[in-house]
Amino acid sequence: MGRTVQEAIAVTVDLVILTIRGDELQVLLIERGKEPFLGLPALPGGHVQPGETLDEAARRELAEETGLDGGTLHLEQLRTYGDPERDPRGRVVTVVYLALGPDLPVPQAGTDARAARWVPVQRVDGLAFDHEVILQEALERARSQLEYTTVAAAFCPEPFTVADLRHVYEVVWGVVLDPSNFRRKVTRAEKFLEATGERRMAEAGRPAALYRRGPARLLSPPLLRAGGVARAQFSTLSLR
Amino acid sequence: MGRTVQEAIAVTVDLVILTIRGDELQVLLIERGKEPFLGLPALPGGHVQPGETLDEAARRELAEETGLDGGTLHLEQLRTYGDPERDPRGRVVTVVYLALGPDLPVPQAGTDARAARWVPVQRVDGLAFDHEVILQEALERARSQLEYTTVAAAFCPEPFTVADLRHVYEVVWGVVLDPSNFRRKVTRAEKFLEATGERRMAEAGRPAALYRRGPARLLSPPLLRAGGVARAQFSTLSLR
DNA sequence: CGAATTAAAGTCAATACGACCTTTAAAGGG
DNA sequence: CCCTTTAAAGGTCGTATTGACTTTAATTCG
Repeated sequence: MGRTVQEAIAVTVDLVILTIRGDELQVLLIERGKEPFLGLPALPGGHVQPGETLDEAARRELAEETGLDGGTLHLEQLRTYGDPERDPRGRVVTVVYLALGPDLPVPQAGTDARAARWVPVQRVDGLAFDHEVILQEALERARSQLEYTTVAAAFCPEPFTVADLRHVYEVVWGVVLDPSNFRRKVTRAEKFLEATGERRMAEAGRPAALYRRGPARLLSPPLLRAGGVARAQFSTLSLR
Repeated sequence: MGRTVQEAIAVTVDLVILTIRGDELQVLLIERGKEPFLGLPALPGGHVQPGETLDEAARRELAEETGLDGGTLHLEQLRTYGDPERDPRGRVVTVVYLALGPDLPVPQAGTDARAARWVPVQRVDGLAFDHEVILQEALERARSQLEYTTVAAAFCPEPFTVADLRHVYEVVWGVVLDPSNFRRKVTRAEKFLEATGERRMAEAGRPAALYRRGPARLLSPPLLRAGGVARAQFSTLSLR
């Protein structure tokens, strides 16, 4: 209430940029070029500039770190972290964005000099600040988003096949899905996929139909992982 | 990138405090006691103080505005708003929290002098700043949370009946639900409700069993409103 | 007691889902 | 050219879940 003197608080945006490379979910990390945490990996980010919205700040940082202008990427606010101890230099409140995109060109160390690189999320360790906690929450958010929304398609360069899309679910959730049942679900979901009429021939097998992202943003009915997770764990175990 | 001078940014927390009073979803609004927007209704909130986390700031503001110390309330971060134009006095980034609670005692104008009052969300109009947009997003979040989580129980003073809980869904979603099917869903959901063994006798009818909130936070399988919404709209229309 | 009222439980057909099988359309090898 | 391999696409079937509806239970009131 009322007249307490306000301390100076710095506001930053940080980005959790996820993509699928090969058979792994990977996150874009930079290496810190100064103290604190010099040399440690960290999430890309930076200060919010005067006159720009938070979304604009996130897009600008994205462009600076990856060289992409973000039109292709799905970008959404995750959560804001403001523990007074989170940055030893002083009070820094950071608004974290989650970005999902198709396998991107290896980043050119961005506009600034920090080396950026993709790291499989399984192998991430020893991040600066509270970034490890942030990454975990981002991963949980991404996994949960696949259930109720159509964002999985954001990981696929267009046009893509149903198998490509299924691969996204399998990698992000770490499960194996039944191709037939998966197809039934996603092709019946209203406005999730738009058939292009084209087909893609792989090295072997019947050519797969190609799709574009449809206008739907919510996936109904949702594609729940609960049962599937348990099943996949069981069958994996039973293989030993 | 790099050495741009940082502007001073003020960081606040604002609260969307929702409860159910009578048959309406209501939100706690204060009346602004100073410019800008003097006299207009607004969401309660205030500056983040040195040394406190954002969650602590939200709990403190909640206590100041409602006199409640938040133990009973469900409190979660909604989203952060930082449009440079959102406050005419300067750059203010606000972290918005969503609080859900049972019908609270009418607030005593809090610790500070601003008059606080409950307003049915249907009748909210002309809020200060960007609070109208914030409220809409909070409502959508609350509605969606009822599908996938057990927060609906946060609206019910314990102990409560299945009918009390159903009433929450009906008011928040604005639909009419089948009592029998609703009961089947919520009583079968693991750890959602804990029977107290007691019963409550109303003015008429068979006494209802009383429950406490169970430990589950996620509701699986979810309680989807999609079909129900459509059905209820049709039957409402057909009544005219 | 009997009507009214609300809770709670049950019925049943339609649907959705997981597991599994069959058919289709390509490539490649003999 | 046929046969095998591969993966897509489509179908089957038993079970679980859902929505609409009915029946039974427990209480108050007149």
